[in-house]
This record gives sequence, C-alpha cells and structure tokens, in this order.
Amino acid sequence: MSYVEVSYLGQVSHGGTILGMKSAVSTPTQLVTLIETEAWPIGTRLRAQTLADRLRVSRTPVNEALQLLEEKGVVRRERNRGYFLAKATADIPVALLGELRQSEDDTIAAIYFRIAEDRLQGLLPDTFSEAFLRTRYRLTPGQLNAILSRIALEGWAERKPGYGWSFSSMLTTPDSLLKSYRLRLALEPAALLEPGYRLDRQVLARCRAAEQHLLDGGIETDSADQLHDRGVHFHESLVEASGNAFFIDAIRRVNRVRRLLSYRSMRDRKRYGEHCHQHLELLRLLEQEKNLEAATAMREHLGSTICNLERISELLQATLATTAATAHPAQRKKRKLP
Amino acid sequence: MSYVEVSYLGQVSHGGTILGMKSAVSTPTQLVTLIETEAWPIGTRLRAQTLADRLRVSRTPVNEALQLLEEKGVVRRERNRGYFLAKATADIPVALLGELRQSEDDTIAAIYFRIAEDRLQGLLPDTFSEAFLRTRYRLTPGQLNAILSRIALEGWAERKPGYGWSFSSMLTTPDSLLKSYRLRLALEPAALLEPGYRLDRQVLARCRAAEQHLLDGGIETDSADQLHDRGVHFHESLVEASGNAFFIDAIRRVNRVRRLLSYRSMRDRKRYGEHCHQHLELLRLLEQEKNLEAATAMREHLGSTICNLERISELLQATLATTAATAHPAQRKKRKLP
DNA sequence: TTTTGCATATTGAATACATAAAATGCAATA
DNA sequence: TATTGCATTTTATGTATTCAATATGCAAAA
Repeated sequence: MSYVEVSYLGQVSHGGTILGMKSAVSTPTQLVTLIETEAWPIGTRLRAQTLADRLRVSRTPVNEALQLLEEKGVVRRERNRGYFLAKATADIPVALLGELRQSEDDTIAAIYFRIAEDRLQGLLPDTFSEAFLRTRYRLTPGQLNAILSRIALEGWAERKPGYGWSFSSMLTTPDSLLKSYRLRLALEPAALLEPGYRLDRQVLARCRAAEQHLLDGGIETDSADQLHDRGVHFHESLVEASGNAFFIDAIRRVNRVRRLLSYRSMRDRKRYGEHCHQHLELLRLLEQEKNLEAATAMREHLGSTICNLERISELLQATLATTAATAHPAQRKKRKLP
Repeated sequence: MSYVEVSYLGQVSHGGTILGMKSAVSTPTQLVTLIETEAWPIGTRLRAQTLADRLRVSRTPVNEALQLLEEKGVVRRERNRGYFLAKATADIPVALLGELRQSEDDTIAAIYFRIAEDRLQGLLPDTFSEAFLRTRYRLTPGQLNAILSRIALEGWAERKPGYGWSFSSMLTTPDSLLKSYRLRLALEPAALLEPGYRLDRQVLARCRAAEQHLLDGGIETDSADQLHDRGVHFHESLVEASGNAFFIDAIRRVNRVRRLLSYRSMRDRKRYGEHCHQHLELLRLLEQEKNLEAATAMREHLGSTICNLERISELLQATLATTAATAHPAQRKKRKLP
C-alpha cells in the first residue's frame, strides 16, 4: 500500500487532522424543526435575533436560512419588515425536509452510525489507527476528525497514549443496553431527590403535551427515531430540573450511546402506551412536589424496562447459542500474523 | 488588532487547528512512576514488550525511555540481554523526577489548570472564541487544540453550534464540589450492587496496601496531589469491579472535573485517617462479597464527606457575603458594549 | 523459543496559506 | 426605539506539505 491515498472525492490527502464538527444539524433544518415542534401559527413574525438566540448562532446563518425557506415558500418576506411564517406546520412538504437534511453534517452522522453498527457487529478490531478508519470509510481528514471527536466525546473509543485508538467496552457486550439502563436506574431517581429540584412549569407543560400527543395516536404515526427522541427528551428534562450539572452530563452521555444501542434492540410499540401513563404520573407527582414518590415511580418505570430487557436478552442468547459457531467472525490475534 | 498574531515562540500563526494531545505524560515519567508505585526490587528485568504493553505504547518509546534512564543511572544495560533496575525506589533522585516532568505536555496541563482556575474565579466570560483563549494564554494552535479537546472531553465547556464555545455550569457555582459528591453518592453504592460485581484479588491487595501505606505515615508525607490521586484510584477501582462501562465512564469523568474543584476546597489532612479506616472496612466487606453492606458503608462514607462539605460551604458563603460586593468582578453584558 | 537491537514503515501532529462560515457594527427603515 | 439589511470583521476549517514520534518486521543473540 502506497503512502498516498485517494479520498472519496478524488482529492489526494496525506494526513493533517482538524477538529471539525461545527454543528450537528444545519441551521435551516433546525429552524424548520423549531417551527414544527412548537407548532407556530401562520403569520408569526420571525425576528432574526430571537431565532439566533434560540439556535445559539448569530443572525447571519439565520437570515440565510430564512432566505432559503422563502425560496421554498415556507416563509414570506416583507421588505424592511422581516420574515413571517407563510405555511402551517403540517403543510411543510416532507420533500423539503428531506432536501434540507442532505447536508454534509448528516453524511458525517451517517458514517458515525455505520461505524458504531460495524463495531457492534464485531467487524472492527479493538484497536485501530486513524488511517484505518480513513480508508475503510473513505473519509476526508476533516470528516475523520469530526467523527473521532464525537466518538471520543461519547466515550466509546479513546486515544491510546501512543498512536492509535481503542474501543471501550460500551458497545461490545451483548447486554450493553441493559447496563446503560442500570446506570439510569441509579441516576434518575436520585436526580429527582436533589436538593433544590425544580421543574419549570413551561417544561412540565411541554412534556405533558408530548405524552398526550403520543397517546392521541402519535405512538402509531411517529417514526421510530421520533419516539426514541421523545423518550430521551422526557427523561433528560426531568434530570435537568435537578440543577446538578454532573447528573445532567452523565445522563446526556449515556443517552447518546444508548441511541446506538437502541437500534439493535427489539423495539415494539406495545409498551409505549404504558410508558406514557407512567410518564404522566411522574409529571403529576413532580408538579405536586412529591419528589420522594416520584423517585419511587421512576425506579419502577425503569425497573420494568430492565426486566423486559433481561427477558429479551435471555431469548437472544438462546438464539445465538444455536448459530454462534458459524456466524461469528473469527477473533484475530493481535500480534504475529503472517 | 491585526489578523496576524505572534505566538509565544515567535512564530507567526494564522489559525489552523489540530487535534493534538498524544499522551498526558511522557513515557520516561510514566515508567518511573510505574517502578515507583509498584516498588520493584533492584535487579528486576525490564522487558521492553512487557513495559510497552503496560504503558500501551510500542517498544520504541519504551526503549528510548530506558536509554534515558540508563544515562541517569536508574537502570543498567547489559548488551544483548536488556535493561535491569539499578536503583531502589526511594533512591531515585527527586531532581530527576522533576527534570522528567518538565516536558511540553506538562506545560499544556499547567495552562489547562490555569484556565480552570480562572473560570472558577469568574475571570472568564460564559462564552468565548478560540482566538480569545489563544491570545489570553499565549497558545500555539496545537496547544490550543489539545486544551480545548481536553476541556470538551471533561465536559466543562462545549462548542456552540456556530463559532465559539461556552462553559457549562460545572465549574461556576460555589457548590460544584458538593454537587459532584452527590452524583458519586448516587453512583458508587449502586455500582457495588451491580450483578456480576467482582473485585479482582490483586486489585484488592493493591488497594489495601495503599491504605496501609497512608496509615503508616503516608498521610503526612505524601503530597496533596498524591493523596488526591490515591483517593480517586481507590474509588475508581471499586467501581471498575462492577464491570459496567457506563458506571466506570461516569465516575472517571466526574473525578477528572473534581480534580479541578478539589484544589479550591480546604483540604486538611485530619479526616484522612478516618477515611482510610472506612476504605479498609469497605475492602473487607467486598472481599467477603457482602456487597449490600458495602453499599451502605459506601453511602455513609460519601455521606459524611458531603456533610462536611456542606458545613464548609456555609462557612464560605458567610465569608463571601462580607467581601462579595467589592471583590467580585462585574458581570459584563453580552451585547452592546462600546 | 523468547527477547533484544536495529532498520524500516507508518502514523498523525506542526506549519502555512487560502477560504468558507459566522459574528458584528451601523445606517436605513418601520 | 427596535429591527432589518448589508458591509465588514472575525473565526475557524480545508488542503498541502513536512517531519518527529511511534509501530513493526526481522536477523542476531541469549
């Protein structure tokens, strides 16, 4: 193999690594998502600074996004007065959303998930070099670094002292998902008992509305991704109300990894209705500041999921036992191979 | 201000950012630390591959380190047979250790700590640009990036969607340390109750030896850093035995931030003796696989520290109240400043 | 058979420059 | 007086190249 490698757009790249990853999602996409999830009415005035503050960027990318959305007919511009919402939530064409999501960042996310998937399936060695990833997934140096930074942040691989990287055991064992739930079982009820716990009324209302949406048919109509996100959002909102940055950080981290694991677990929608009612009950208890009872309810809520996972895990292992011998790719020895 | 800035070695730098941070500590330092902490006897054969595996690098840096140590007289070389330990642990001159620690990496660590300290003292704004840090601390692009990567990994600052960074609340509030303990209180007892918990006999023995060393005078003679590290090591060892990567990751992360906070808290050595006995009791319980009792003991152990912290916190706040008006730097408004 | 010693191959960081993207100041306008 | 619209400034990434640090293959020695 030569030193010089041709990367996926045909440029020749030699090395050189950059931090990368400005934002996970492009501004237009985020803007549409915001309008969508908060169901803004037609005619709403869209102030640049307000939106910019909301998305944590400056007015420039917001204005560019608005300009784009005007071309697509989602917003209307009045010269020297600004932009106004021209379409109701539901009327935004799905094709447009899809179009907006095809940005470079989403490419990076896609490759990121592919790497996680490959790792879960045992297709990647325990240690690897950056060059290995670059060639295997046809990455530019920038993409490579965006991905590695993200993986390091999520904690499922880490830089070795010398050259190279090694995976942590987060994604290796078949019961990783179960283990992530056990961490949540330790953390989330405790978060509800933090001194100074305070669930903002607005946050509470939004959470309640989301659960109601699910019960009103959302369970069937939402995509698997949306269902997952809503679940994560609910639990993170509750932990955020603890006001303890360490709890929040730990929960966010485990949830980001959990996203990778959830895709592999059986995700039937049967239990979601039950979950909704448990969530609503939790909100009710927290509203009344019955945090002790809420913590117990949370323990039971997570506990029931764990029980379910354990049953699934047993089933899986029984299934694997019959196919393991042939299906599993051979583990390669680290040293001394011809 | 001109576009071009002169960095601290006099080179002109324009931007360009690199991931950086190969290893936290240089190989010679690590090697000496290893020999020191495990108290290897004189004459011990130092096999390159064994050491390399231990330090997670290849034989090359190990061999270079050994060569360096031979020049310093710590190890002895026999041609075609390898290296052997020439000096007993205690006989390694302190000056040599200091010499080895003056590597570039330690510079980065020093600046990293300075930034954390400045942040804790409220000298840094909630959001900042990379250029701001680069000029304020006279950093080369490489150093800048090593530091930012580390900070992002530790979780006390994060990249904003656009340009710029913002600090999380981990280091801002005066009771951050207390909050970190509350997370540990939720995590560590739970870790001891994980199914499949298994504390390796060798690890147990090493922990016990370390506590014994402290009781045998180590509390007085060890440096504050060493005391801190030993405490962290004890608790992380116990959590690692849970076999749950999520618990381990969460505890490691909180401890890395805690290192920054501990420097600011009063650290008298009075309570260390008490801690040692609690630690030994924990080890005894875990050895007998009385994990339920161990979890309770852990809860009490951490709980007593929290009580102590709360008392200190009250004292501090009382003190601050009298000096706050003048001592606190004025919070600057984000926008619209001349 | 294992380990050393050394030459060679590979890795990824440092540097410099060019450029796209985002932040910001301010006059014009509602 | 707040907001828009736009020009300008600032920020940080992309690309190409060089080079020091690290990894590794293999003959020689124990």
